Amino acid sequence: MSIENRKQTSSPPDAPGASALYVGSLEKGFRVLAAFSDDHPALGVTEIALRTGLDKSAAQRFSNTLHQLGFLEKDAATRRYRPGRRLMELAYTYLRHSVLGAAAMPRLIEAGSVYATTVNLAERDDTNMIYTVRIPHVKAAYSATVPGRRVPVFCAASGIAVMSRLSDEEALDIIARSEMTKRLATTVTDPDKIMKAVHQARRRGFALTYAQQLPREISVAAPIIDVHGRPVGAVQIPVYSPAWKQSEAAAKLGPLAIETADGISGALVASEQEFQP
Amino acid sequence: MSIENRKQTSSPPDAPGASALYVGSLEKGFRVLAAFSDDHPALGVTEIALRTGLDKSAAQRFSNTLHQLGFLEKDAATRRYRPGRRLMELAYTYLRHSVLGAAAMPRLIEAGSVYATTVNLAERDDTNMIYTVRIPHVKAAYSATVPGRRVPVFCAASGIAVMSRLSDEEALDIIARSEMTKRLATTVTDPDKIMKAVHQARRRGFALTYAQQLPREISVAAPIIDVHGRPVGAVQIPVYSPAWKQSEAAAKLGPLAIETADGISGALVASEQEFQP
DNA sequence: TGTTCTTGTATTATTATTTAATACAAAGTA
DNA sequence: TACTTTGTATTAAATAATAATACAAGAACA
Repeated sequence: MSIENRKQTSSPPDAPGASALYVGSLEKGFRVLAAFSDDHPALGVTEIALRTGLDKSAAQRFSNTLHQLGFLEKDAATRRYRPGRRLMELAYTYLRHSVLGAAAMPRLIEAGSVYATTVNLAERDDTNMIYTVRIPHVKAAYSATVPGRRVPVFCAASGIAVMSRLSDEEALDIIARSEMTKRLATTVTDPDKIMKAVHQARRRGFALTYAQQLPREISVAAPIIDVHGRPVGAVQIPVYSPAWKQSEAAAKLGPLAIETADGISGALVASEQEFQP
Repeated sequence: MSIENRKQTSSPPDAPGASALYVGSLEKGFRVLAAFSDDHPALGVTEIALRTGLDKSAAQRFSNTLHQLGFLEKDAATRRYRPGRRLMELAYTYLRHSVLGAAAMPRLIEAGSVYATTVNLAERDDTNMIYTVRIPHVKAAYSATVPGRRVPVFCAASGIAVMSRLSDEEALDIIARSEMTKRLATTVTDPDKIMKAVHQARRRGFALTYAQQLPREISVAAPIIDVHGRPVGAVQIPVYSPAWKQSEAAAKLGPLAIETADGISGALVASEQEFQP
């Protein structure tokens, strides 16, 4: 009967929280937002339900709530939802008081003007790097100019740069916990090869990768070190073949990335020490 | 007795949703995030409770959940929460598929290089303008370089520019529904004066304001028009006195802003029409 | 250095809020 | 026009969120 196929009492073994201090509804709300991040500009209730694993009712309620709050927009004609402008506010919430962002911003701007290249700040978030500040200089693929993008540590120059300042154990741990999916055919997923790149970066002071995220992309990155000596992120400079050669990028952008990253590291230490002089 | 002061059954008259399709917990979660946006880099549970109007238990549960999800970081020593890097992902969710963003990006970059100025894209969200794309060029106050910042329509050049392409009724309605708080002593809050600026902008094609958000800031903005002829946002260029004079800004940046905005409007129409040719 | 605040953490009945099912309406297709 | 699909609204049932409270651990103070 209809009683039979109600919700199963056993909640998924132990998902994120599961404790009494964990509000599942909140997670579900964010799952709905995450449904849009793949490659879907607009979704209807049914599609949201499919993508999030929520049932139709839940998808309906969460979409509606998110809409009321302004985080989703609703197309009156198609009745499909799209991410709302108000999501940008949340980025502001983070960046506004970011000491790293504040330390990096002027230096990134300056660095970008040297060779008229885009310059990015990438911060590590466990096994991912998140681009938090982007200073676009040349016309690149739009999605490559958008802040908030996440890429796995193991296949990003910025990630290699960060790992080069961690112990080998820590680096291997990150790699082990990463999902080794290739974004391109040329993406390196062999742990040995990744560690080789890490070691090379450790020697040179910067990392250089080719065609890991985008075709023909040469990515140069140098690590940023915080007060405790930990690598928290990287200055990353992307350029493209054939306008640039790898050797040229290494010779010019490597030192520039290092200089910029070191400047940021210094400013970071200085601003942290303001509080306990 | 202890039963007495339980939660009052009557929910706040009618807050945002109140319907059965409204998930209150989700709103509370976002309220916690919003508590950080004022001017508070780090907050403890008690402070969060105070700022959000939630009781201590709720503040505890929502903070904890947000922490588990990675949207709040927790300082192990002080046990206070700070906004987490993962918030940036939500900005990506919005920007990734923004046709406006994609249309604007290359043109903003180009515009910034003309006079080596910062150039911003501001989008209207009801009574506020939200800076969604920022291309910083000169070293400005850090917070002025951060995307996601909201300012009221009535006291922003970008807002005046948008209102200049709305009917007077619509403009007055926005003004009427706005909280007229002065950010600076020089901020204009008199509706008549605001409408005068709107009318001037309507004639000139761009808006120019002085010292509305930041001291000595000259802000020039031109409206962006979508397929339906509605102003959805503005190209905004900020410069500072005494390096720039208002007359010079009007003469040089006005036309630049208009040209850029028109280019974006055109691209916007073109990319929207791809779908129904 | 001991004592009193204040603030964070953990626990537990109670019940209100979310849920899942279902029915209805409205677009989109054939 | 009939049929399918997708969005919206409603409701009983019960899970999951709540508010109160007790405990622990720092911070402030004497």
